[in-house]
Amino acid sequence: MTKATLPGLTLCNNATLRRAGRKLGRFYDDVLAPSGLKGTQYGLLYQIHIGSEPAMGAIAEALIMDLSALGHTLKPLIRDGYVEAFADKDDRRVKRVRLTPQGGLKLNEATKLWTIAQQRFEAMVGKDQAAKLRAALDAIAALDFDMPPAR
Amino acid sequence: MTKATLPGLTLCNNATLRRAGRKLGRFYDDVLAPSGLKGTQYGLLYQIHIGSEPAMGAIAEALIMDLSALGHTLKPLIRDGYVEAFADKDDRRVKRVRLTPQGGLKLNEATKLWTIAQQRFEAMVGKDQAAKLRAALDAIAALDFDMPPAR
DNA sequence: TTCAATTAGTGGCATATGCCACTTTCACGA
DNA sequence: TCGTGAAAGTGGCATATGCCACTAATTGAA
Repeated sequence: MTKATLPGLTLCNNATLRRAGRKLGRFYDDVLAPSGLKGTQYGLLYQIHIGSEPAMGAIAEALIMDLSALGHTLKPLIRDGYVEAFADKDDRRVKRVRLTPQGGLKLNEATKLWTIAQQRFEAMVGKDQAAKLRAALDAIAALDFDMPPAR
Repeated sequence: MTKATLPGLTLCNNATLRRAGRKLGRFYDDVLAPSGLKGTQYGLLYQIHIGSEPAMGAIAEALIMDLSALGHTLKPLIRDGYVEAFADKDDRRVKRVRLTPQGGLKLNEATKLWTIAQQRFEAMVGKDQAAKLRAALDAIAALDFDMPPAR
C-alpha cells in the first residue's frame, strides 16, 4: 500500500480528466520553461498566430474559454510585449489581437521546445494512441450539454 | 467560416486536454452548483472520504497535485467547516485531514448531483467510451516523464 | 430618429495550481 | 549527543479560469 494509495480509482470523468491534465500540463510546462512560456500561453500565442488578427470573442470560442478568462490570460502576454490589441475598424466593441514581431520570435523559439515535448509524449503513448485520445477529447469539447434546466 | 473558426485543430495533446477539461469542468460545476461545491472540491472531499484520515502528502500524491496547491485548495473547505485538519500523533510534521460531520452531509448531497452529471455525460458519450477514456487518462497520469535533463 | 435589447469586453472577486524560499520535525551517522 | 540532510507543510507570488455586474457600441423595431 505504499504507492497504490488509490483505493477508489475515481470513476469521475471530470476528476480523471483534471488529474491527467495536471500531470501533462506540468510536463509541457517543464519542457517549455526555457522559453519562459507556460503551456497555456504557448497555446494562446499559437491560436492568435493561426488566426487573422482574431477578435477576443473568436479566440475564446475556439479555445472554449470564458471571454473574461481569456482577457486575464492575455494580460501578461501583452505586458511582456508578445501580443498587441487594437479596436476593430468597423465595430468598436470588438477588440482584435495579433502577435508583435517579438511575439512571433518567441512563438518560433517555443515551438522548438513544444515539438520536443510533443514527440517525447507521443513516443511514450504511441502516435496513433495520442491521435485517438485527441479525437476523443475534441469530441467532448464539441458536446452540447444543455436541455436539463427545462428550456 | 462561422462556427468552424478552428483552422488548426490543435495537434497539441496538452492544449486539447485542457480545452476538453474546461468544457467538462464547467458542465460538472454547473450540475454541482446547487450544492455550492465546485467539481474540484467535490473530488477532494471524496478523496478525503475514501481515505483513512489521509495525510496531505498522500492526498496530493493520489491526485497528482502539488502539495502547496492542495493546501490552498483545502482552505475554503476548512473555512466552510467541511474538513478539519490535525497533526499526526507520531510525526508532528504530518498533517492529516478528515471530513467533519457537516462535510459528510455535504458530500452526500453533492454526490446526488454528481451522479446526475456523470450519468448525463455517459449517456452522451457512451458508458464504455467513457470508461476507455478514463483508462487512457489514467495511463497518462501514470506516465513517468523523466530522464531527458541528463540525470 | 429614438429607445430597448443585444453584443463584446472590462474589472472585481474567488477558486485552482505551481514554484520557491522557509520553518519545523525527524532520522541518522560521526 | 550533536549536527547535517531529508521530509512535510506553509506563505507569498503569479498564472489559469469562471461568474457577475457594468459600460460602451450596435442593431432593430416602433
